[in-house]
Amino acid sequence: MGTTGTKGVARADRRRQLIAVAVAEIGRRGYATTSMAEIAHRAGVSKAMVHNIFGNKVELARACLEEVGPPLVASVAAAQTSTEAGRRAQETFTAIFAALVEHRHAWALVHDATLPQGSSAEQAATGYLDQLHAMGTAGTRDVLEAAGLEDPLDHDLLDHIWEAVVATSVYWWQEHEELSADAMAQRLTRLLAAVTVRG
Amino acid sequence: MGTTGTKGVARADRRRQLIAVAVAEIGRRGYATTSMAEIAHRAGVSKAMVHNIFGNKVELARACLEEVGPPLVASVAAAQTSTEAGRRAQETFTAIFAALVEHRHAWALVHDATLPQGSSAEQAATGYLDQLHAMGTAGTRDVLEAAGLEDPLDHDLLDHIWEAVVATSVYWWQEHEELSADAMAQRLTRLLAAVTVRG
DNA sequence: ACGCGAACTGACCCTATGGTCAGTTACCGA
DNA sequence: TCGGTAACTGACCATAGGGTCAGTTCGCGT
Repeated sequence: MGTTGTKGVARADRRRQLIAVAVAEIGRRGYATTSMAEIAHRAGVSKAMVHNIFGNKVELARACLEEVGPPLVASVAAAQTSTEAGRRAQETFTAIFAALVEHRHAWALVHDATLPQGSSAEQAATGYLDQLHAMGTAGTRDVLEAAGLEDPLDHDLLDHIWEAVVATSVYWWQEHEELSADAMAQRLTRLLAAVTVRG
Repeated sequence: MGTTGTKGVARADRRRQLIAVAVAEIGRRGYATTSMAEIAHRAGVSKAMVHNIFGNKVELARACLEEVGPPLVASVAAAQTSTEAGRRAQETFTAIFAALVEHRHAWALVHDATLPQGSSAEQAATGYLDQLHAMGTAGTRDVLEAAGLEDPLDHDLLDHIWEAVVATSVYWWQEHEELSADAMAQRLTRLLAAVTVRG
């Protein structure tokens, strides 16, 4: 008995474990700079095993995205109930941070710019991104209409900015793990109010 | 006479040309996914020539940063004169976009997350980033004090958000090259006002 | 005119990494 | 207990990309 041969772990279990490892690693360091060998090593498995299960690197990334994307989108969607823009912003924050308690790297994954262009992984990421984008758009529309702005470019830019604010908050949160999701949502709301105070 | 031999371009000129090409390419696609061969090809020169001038890839990136960082920092610093927060934001926008007319990729370069950790290029980027950060910090402090917020974490988060807003605007601008720097600054100011309108 | 130094390249090496495959081991049902 | 199947690996291949070097060509000062 050497190091070869089965270890008695069911394929489905191994798959889940590898996805968990890959989500953390790709989320933290990005797709391009994360190697198959490293993921395999962290899971205590050979590189060949990873290829056996996922086929190739892109499919691994896609599996990670499909693991992490739906709950994220679902949580944010569930928060889009309040009609008043300010309140909705706050509820969206709360939902996003709550959704990311399980997978703090989900946001980074969906936003990973190093995913190979045109790959199925990038398409999956873009898909989730589009859904999040559409929800953000619904929120910013109210703000612009209230201010009497109708230029579609204004709309587009504000959407991007909104997403950047959320993204930045999520990344910042990753570096302050001691803060709870709720505390983060409150902090964001407080800051938004502070900026809004002076006219 | 084959393809070898000098082409009569002075070393300093070739260096400038290569930096120009590299700034554009690395700024657009990122350090990690841009190859030496591609930069060389775009400049109509062999890969060996690039190595001859810059030594290695990291030093190339550093040269790009030193080309592009100082004018960016200087322009933004020059705008930090107005004391009123609202006005300063606008002037900072104007200054940043004006500074990037020449090097639209400067911001992306300084923010490139794929620069090798610990490399001289990353240190240079961090240096410029710190300077920009410090200036942004001076601006956000007023806003927080006015709102009676003293938590240093609030301060830190707002700094990050401010930077993200600027970065996003710059990236967005790169995809709308038809807009002038002045138009961009005006648009940002308009949006900021729109968000600020409702209390 | 001529030679020397600067500019420049093709061909090469090395490493990292994605990917493949024949073969090994353990689990499990009959 | 024993054979079949699923899990698993070591050793291998291919390619891309950073980096090196001997050697070629041109411009320029004398």
